[in-house]
Amino acid sequence: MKNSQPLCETNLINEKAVKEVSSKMLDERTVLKTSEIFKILSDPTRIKILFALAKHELCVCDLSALLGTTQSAISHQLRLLRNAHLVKFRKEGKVVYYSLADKHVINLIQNATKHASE
Amino acid sequence: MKNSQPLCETNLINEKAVKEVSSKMLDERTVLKTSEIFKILSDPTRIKILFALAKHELCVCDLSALLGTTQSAISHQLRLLRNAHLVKFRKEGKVVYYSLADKHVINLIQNATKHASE
DNA sequence: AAAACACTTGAACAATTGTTCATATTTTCA
DNA sequence: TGAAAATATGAACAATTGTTCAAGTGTTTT
Repeated sequence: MKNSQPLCETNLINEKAVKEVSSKMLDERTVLKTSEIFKILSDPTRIKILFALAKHELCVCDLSALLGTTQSAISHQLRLLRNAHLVKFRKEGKVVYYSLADKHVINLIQNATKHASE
Repeated sequence: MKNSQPLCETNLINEKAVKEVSSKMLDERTVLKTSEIFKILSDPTRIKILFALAKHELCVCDLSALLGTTQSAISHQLRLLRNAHLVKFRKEGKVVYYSLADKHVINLIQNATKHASE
């Protein structure tokens, strides 16, 4: 009934497997960057924005109309996407047109979408 | 200097483009499920777990030794991965062995990894 | 039966997230 | 010049997240 703080690290169940896998693991930096990419894609609004921009260049106004959200909310999300270098923009007077900066991401989304529809 | 609450929805900048894109948009449910997949993959610990299990079946103890984390933390994350049907497990006495339930996910991770190393 | 072990679980916590609201900023147009 | 329009931004907020700690399973060993 007592719990004497067993340290699992001392007696590895399958030391051979652990060592084998350990040598093949991704380095910390790659894992971190990969998780950041997924984090950006883990929001419905951002997925919709990227999916829309993959079809057509659009301004903030268009996007908020299309997604039925506030301009502010869209603008905040676009900033994240800009920081992640996933979208680019050009200004034309008052209007800011956004478009995809990275076509790779759409592949990621489409692969995940296939997965989602199973 | 006054701001009289302009409603952008009334005067769409590019109505044609919006309508065109609108007809091609993903349905809400697909977007949501897709974002959930990405959300699961958006954590470094979970990526490492999946990556490790892709190489070899491992028990919780092995995983926590491999990743240098608490058994508890690993166990919590494994529950998420189980709920998402990404890992499966088998019990052998006290030990619970986990393995990949879905090979697709590894492709997603590898594609994102390529993207990360640019 | 009791202790040890492998693992799970629940509560608690700080940290992060996405939206909203109000307020800039920038450009155009009257 | 001044108002309006398109967008950006900062603060505030509730909601969610991942870890830790403590306590709980269930199984084996002595």
